[in-house]
Amino acid sequence: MRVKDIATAAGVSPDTVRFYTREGLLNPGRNPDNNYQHFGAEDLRRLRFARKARQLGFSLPEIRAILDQADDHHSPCPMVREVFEQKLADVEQQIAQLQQLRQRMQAALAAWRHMPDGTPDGHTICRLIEHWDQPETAHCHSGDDHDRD
Amino acid sequence: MRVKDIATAAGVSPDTVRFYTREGLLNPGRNPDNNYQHFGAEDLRRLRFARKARQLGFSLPEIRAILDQADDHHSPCPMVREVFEQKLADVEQQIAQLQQLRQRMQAALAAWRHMPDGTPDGHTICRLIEHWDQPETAHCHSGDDHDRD
DNA sequence: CTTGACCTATGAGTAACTCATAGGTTTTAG
DNA sequence: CTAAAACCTATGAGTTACTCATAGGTCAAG
Repeated sequence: MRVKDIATAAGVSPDTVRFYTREGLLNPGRNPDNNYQHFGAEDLRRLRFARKARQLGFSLPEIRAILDQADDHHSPCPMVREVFEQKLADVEQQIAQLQQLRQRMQAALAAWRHMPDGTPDGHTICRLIEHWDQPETAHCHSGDDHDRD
Repeated sequence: MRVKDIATAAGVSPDTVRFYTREGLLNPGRNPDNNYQHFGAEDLRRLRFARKARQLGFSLPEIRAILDQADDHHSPCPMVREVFEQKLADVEQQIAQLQQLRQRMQAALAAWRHMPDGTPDGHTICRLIEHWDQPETAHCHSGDDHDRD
């Protein structure tokens, strides 16, 4: 199999195959005549595995770690279980943050319906935004932090 | 005001102030003696504006466009309203996608409770992931696309 | 006069690709 | 047989909004 073949077989773009190869997830052989890469069934299995893991939220470094473990005949499953619970919590956090953003946006949009467009006069830039009061950030770990969101 | 002063006044890091300055959102003067930047009330207004806009989901290029409009004495408000509705739709899409991911993860986690950890045997890498059946992607715009999510 | 806190500019790092450049090779059609 | 299409190679830049690191220069206080 050449790049396009394995890409098609796994449902990804050839660029993705090349990228994963560069990243060390795939180990194709080489044809010395033309320097083309050739992928085998093992590579296809790894690529499909990587795609499934991506859909479950694993990062490429994590996937590489899993693959490396398996290559060393260690079961990656305990690691997978462990990482995964944290990951689910992260996703839920992200959802909560996006929902907060949506609420801010909806509130702003509602308020804007009653507001006229202003002309910039050197004192205001865009009243819609400037006169919008952001809700307090709901975290209270005191300190003069530079809120890195 | 120097960098740290305006940063503190707006609740951001000095690095962010420098970054915004590089990006052309802020236009500080220079002290010819030491080449230090000095920021005025106008810059603080712009910085606070930028932060509010960021909290509403505007990107830096968008914020720069708004600022530029205002600098040219054109009201940015119509543009803001227009961009904003699209943005809300985008956020809702993102939320939906993340919720799908969460559901995938929860389903996987539930299924895994009944599965033993396997040892890699050259045929499987990690059964937890490999034997997980991803749900069909729910879009039907036919074609042999390389699903770029 | 040295220490510490500030300032300068620039470049790299983040995530996971995608796209572009500038070639070289193989297949297919005429 | 040849020319074009379709594939291959490697590498570097672009995406986002910063953050961090490097290597200096400046300034107030002790």
